[in-house]
Amino acid sequence: MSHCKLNSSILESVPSPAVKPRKSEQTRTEILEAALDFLWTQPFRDLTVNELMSKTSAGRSAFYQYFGDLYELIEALLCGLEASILDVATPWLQGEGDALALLKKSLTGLVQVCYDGGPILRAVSDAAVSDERLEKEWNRFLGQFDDAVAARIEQHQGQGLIASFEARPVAMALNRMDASLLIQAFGSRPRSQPEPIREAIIRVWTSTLYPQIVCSP
Amino acid sequence: MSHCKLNSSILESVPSPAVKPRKSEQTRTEILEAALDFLWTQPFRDLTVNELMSKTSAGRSAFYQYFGDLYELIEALLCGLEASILDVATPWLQGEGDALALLKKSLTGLVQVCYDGGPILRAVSDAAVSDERLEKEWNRFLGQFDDAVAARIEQHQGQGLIASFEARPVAMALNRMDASLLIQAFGSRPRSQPEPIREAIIRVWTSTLYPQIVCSP
DNA sequence: GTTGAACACTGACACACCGTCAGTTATTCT
DNA sequence: AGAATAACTGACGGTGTGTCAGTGTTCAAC
Repeated sequence: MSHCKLNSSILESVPSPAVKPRKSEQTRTEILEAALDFLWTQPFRDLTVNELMSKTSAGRSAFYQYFGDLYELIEALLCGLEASILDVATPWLQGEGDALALLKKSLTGLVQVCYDGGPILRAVSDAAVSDERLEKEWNRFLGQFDDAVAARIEQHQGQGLIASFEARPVAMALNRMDASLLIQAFGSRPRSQPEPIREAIIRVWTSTLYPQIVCSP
Repeated sequence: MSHCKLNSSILESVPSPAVKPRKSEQTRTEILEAALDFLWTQPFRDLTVNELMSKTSAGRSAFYQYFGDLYELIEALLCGLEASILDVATPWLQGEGDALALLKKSLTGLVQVCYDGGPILRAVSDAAVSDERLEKEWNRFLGQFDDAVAARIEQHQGQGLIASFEARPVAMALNRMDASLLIQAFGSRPRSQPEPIREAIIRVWTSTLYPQIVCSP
């Protein structure tokens, strides 16, 4: 990974042009915004360098000043989302206190972030299958959640909060479910309603990890 | 969908050439086998018509006599897997008797089939993101399980076997988890061990649908 | 056996997109 | 202002695609 300078509110730029936005940064941003614009309404498979740059003030060749190829651009978008997602996940992954409540909080946040950035998330996962580099990056992205969730499960198992089982495969199963379902539901418009998706995800996670609470209503 | 004539044992052909294997069927099969060969060891993104046909006795152009493009070929492979997967899923989806036992049986079968055909399954899901037609077909394939699982859940809810909740989103969540995890685990070699994956999937399904049994060991 | 029609196949072509590079134009700094 | 650097462009070669007119092959009917 490299920059990760993409503003958190994906579409809206930083309000202050501050001091001096060097020309190059300016054009780079213009390209990124054109890409977001495009991907919000059309699938990654229809994105070409020509198409993309025709929506900016520069010509096609200029693209290669800023990105090696389309996949590098997509990687930059992933960078922007990564921060937000890591952020909403912290309550359960790091926090102290009522585990079930923290889990619900994290999952609710996750659904919200993925709802807001669905098409972008989808573009990343779509693009990843066509490019080895980006595929590795995407797997790293997913893998870090596998690590974190597995660690948390093992910790709670040690405290007797979670039943004893092999944590890692279950962590992977739950994470893949999240990614796959969220991209499916919110990745292209019209997006699904977020509430049923949120409820389903919360149900599966809590049933699997903290069943006693769900068992005795 | 159209043919679905692909033999169940993916790599091995039907033993009997029977009566008269018309030339065209013969070449078609040759292409399909070359494709399976290729996809068993290399990702779909590296498959080109040239590459593929160089492993057969015919030239590149001949490919287009049998398939409109690579995605149509992949669709034919999906056809071959669909039958097997529908088949192993029937115990829980259709059967009568001990729901939990049937579910475990179906999931165990599913893991086995996906282990055996992992790279092919992965090729289909990879290819689907680059082609609108195939994407629709893949979604139909997944969607039929959403329908079937949701229906089964609702039926069991009616019988009081499963707690009351919105069945469809949960069915989708569980199905996406299966697809995503199985493709991730078995889609490229070296494949993961199937046992931990099987156990994780069974744990999540049973905890979510029949928690009382898992709850009180 | 010859013939003709359907079949299986091929080589060459036009197209779309990619990534590069030498050369041109704009911007920045002193 | 003028040099140095940054930003950009047009044209090119390369790879892969899908099509099509045409060649060879098979097979059935006469």
